[in-house]
Amino acid sequence: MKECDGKDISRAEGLPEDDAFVALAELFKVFGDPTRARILGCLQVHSRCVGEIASALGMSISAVSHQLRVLRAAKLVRGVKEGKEVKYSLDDDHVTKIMECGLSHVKEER
Amino acid sequence: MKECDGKDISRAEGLPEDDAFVALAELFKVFGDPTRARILGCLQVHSRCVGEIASALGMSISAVSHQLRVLRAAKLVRGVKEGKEVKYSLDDDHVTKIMECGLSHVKEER
DNA sequence: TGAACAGTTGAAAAAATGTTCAAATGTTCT
DNA sequence: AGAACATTTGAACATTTTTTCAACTGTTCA
Repeated sequence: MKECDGKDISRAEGLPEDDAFVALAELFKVFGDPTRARILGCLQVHSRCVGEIASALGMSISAVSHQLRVLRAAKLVRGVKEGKEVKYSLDDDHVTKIMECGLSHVKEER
Repeated sequence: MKECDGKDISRAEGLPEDDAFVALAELFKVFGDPTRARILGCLQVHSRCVGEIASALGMSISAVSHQLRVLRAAKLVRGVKEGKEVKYSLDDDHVTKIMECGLSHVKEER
């Protein structure tokens, strides 16, 4: 993974906030997968455990769990253990805001 | 590419806006690449032609051109031919809004 | 017309991502 | 302790994505 390449070049050319856009890309990349976006969408309604999410989306539990790990790492969802289940919910209101921001664009386009 | 798989299942489980989130993912995926996000960032300042973008980002003209095609297809940028150059600019204010929406999240996180 | 420049395009190589399968962890209940 | 259930994890595989390289199109200017 790249860490610091190219920054100096772009700074020299007058792009002071260049790394902010790289960070932006990292954030949007997490939203930018249909499975993850659908998981976020279904958590927007209310908290659910892994098995519920999987059957709501028609996917394997394993696949969902893998994506939940990505979402957790990005601090977009939070998982709380309840007995043998883990109940997932959106991490904070920011997540909903970002989705709504994108959704309003998507809805206009059609 | 998938077209209609799984939709019925998820609808049956009570996710009425499921395809909106798939569309959302498509949009965010375009933002979700560091090169494309940096291009958008540098166009936010002002319009530029391909060569300028490439040198501002320290990338090859070809790589930039390929990504511009993706951004164009997503209606995020617009290119206008001016002599032998093509001047690119953000397609509309929506693009800036979405970026700012994400940027405010990114900036809080650090 | 031809040389120089700006950008686009296609194919191939390189890198990254997502899903599946099987095995492992941890919890509850008997 | 052992069986059943919920979730996580790692490795392998298939797919997609991004970059590079070379060739091509179109414009300007001598």
